[in-house]
Amino acid sequence: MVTLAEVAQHAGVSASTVSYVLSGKRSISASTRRRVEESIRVLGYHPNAGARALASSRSNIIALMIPLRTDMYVPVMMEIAIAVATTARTHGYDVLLLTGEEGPDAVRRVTGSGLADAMILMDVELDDERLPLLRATDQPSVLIGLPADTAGLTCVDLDWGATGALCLEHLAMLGHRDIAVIGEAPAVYERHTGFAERTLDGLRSRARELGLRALHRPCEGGYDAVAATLARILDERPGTTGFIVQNESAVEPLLALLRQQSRAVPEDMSVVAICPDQVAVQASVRLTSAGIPAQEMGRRAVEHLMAKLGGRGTDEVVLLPPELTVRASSGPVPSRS
Amino acid sequence: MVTLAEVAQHAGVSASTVSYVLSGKRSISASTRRRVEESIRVLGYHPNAGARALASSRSNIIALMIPLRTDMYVPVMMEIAIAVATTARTHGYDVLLLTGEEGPDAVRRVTGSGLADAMILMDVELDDERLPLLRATDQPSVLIGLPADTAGLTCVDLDWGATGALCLEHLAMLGHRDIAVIGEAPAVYERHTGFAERTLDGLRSRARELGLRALHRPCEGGYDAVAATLARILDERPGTTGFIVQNESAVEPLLALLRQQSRAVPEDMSVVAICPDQVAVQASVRLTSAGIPAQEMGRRAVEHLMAKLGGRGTDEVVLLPPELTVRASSGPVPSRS
DNA sequence: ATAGGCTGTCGAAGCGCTTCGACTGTTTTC
DNA sequence: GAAAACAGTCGAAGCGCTTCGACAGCCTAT
Repeated sequence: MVTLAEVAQHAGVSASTVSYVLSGKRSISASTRRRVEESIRVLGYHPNAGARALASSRSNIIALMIPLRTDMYVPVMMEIAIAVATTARTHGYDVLLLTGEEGPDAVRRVTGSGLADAMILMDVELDDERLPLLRATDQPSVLIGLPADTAGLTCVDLDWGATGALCLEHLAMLGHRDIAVIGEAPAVYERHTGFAERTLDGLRSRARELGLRALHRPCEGGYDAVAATLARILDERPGTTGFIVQNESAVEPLLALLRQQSRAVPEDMSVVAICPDQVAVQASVRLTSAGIPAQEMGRRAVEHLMAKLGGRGTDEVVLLPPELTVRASSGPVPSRS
Repeated sequence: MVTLAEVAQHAGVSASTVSYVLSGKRSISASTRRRVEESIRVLGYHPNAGARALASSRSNIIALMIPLRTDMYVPVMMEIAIAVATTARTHGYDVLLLTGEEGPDAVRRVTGSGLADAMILMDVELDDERLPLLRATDQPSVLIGLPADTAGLTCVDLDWGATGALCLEHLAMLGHRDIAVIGEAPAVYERHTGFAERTLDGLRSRARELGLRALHRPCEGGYDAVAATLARILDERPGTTGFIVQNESAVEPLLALLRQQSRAVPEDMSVVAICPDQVAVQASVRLTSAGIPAQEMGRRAVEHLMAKLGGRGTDEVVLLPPELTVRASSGPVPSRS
């Protein structure tokens, strides 16, 4: 391995000069800089990460804790993770991948060992056990998701309440009065991950304001589970004409079932999904949907972290506004004939 | 931050003794060990990662390069990544997440800087530009995927050829003579990622052996693309009774389309998918499928890497044997009535 | 009894980098 | 024209750990 000292010798300068060329923390004459850069190139020098971290007590690594579970919508997680990694790189940071498995211990380990300079936590529960640790340490962190108490924390998330409300409004505007909400799997609500509950709250309170009925049913993914849920819904509320679907793996089964029951979408039934745009356009009916800005969330989380690392950060909650794209799955309520 | 020296002082021993307690590289009396461990606990000591890396020239980090693209089946990538991360942890390693974005430079950066001790590459193309670098360095690495030339490399992958053959055999055994293969998106073949081509090769050569016809059509995911592909297939080969689907996002559209055309599965048409079991059971017809052992691949990759890091490793190609699970989507060919 | 071999511990020398203070010339400022 | 400021460079002191050689004390085999 080529070291700083060798580069210095090759360029005929001292080691500190090379270091300053690299970091730009002191001014260097153009000629010296050029000579040093040339030596670096010729020798194929790469600074040693460990030595750097030791001397500067900064590792240029941010830790990303992703959930282990696979009952969440995985592609969204992946998209966030990739956005985090690529954005971090543009700031000269690498990303350390931690799984939720270790739980709070991972936070302790990473902050204690100086392995990472900062961390991003995904899949935050309303009352997450990692939060006290985060508040206690002075290591910068950003949550993707929204816990119950955000004091002293920075959070980035989609405004799920507004998302629910937006979907409902859209259906209301089209004249639908009886709306069914096909939610996430029961386990998601039991875990109190927040986003599902917030969506529901936003949606329900808007329903109340607009004076229409919203029936919520949690639902596992897959054909059979959706069939059972749909049957129950139509049994309880035969007048249902609009669906809001939050569980992506319920979307296609629902469309198939409606088709099978000769209920046309959007003529007889309207469906609004909360899902990534890619899913919405690939469905058998192009879905009217509220998108999930996964990339944007990852990117914003990193930007905030960088601001904090640069001392310019503030604790703050960023809720991204939802966007609804009208496609082919929603339309005016059928005239009662 | 608590340092080794402080622990040593607290325990009344020298720093090296604490170090040896931690690493177990020299024998330590039971009483001393106990005293040191107690001090570590009391002071909440965590070894500094940078200092460790510098002194030992090992970082206890492995780099994982995942693809950026989203045209591959993302959940599989994610499952592999998570399996890699959790398996690595059981060996005391952390995982650094690199995206394909940087390309070969990432390999240079990581090996040059000593950031990671080893790397795992996913989404390896047949003639991948990262391979020469990998061969040139002495840093251990494992590929998930199979390049054209595996000399000097360790690879872990599903035996895609056998997988294709297995699917075909299953349909052949049920009496199907005209089989259509709905492949991955054209871009996947153009990129020469290997797995799609290998599947096809294995499948075709078995078809030849068994004397039946296999018609392959690449296909984008989504309803419209599948509809077009299906129409073309049935036009060219009206006698088709069996489908092998490699593109997961074509599965559900295909089932929907067949239903719509009043072709019953499995009575009129048999469908075999190559997809994770989870997808197979969640489909509208429980699918006969060859699974994709994502976890196993991630786990095996790490195990091999650990063997290499421990000096016990060998260059070798590990092809996991496919497993076919018969479910409700395949049955005997309909009697010509 | 004594040489040789263990065991358990310590001191010290780095690992490769960052960063502080110091120093030498040049400019600027009044 | 002297004082102050600045640009450009260097030397040296660490950062916190691992690891090597040394050594004291003890046990075993002669």
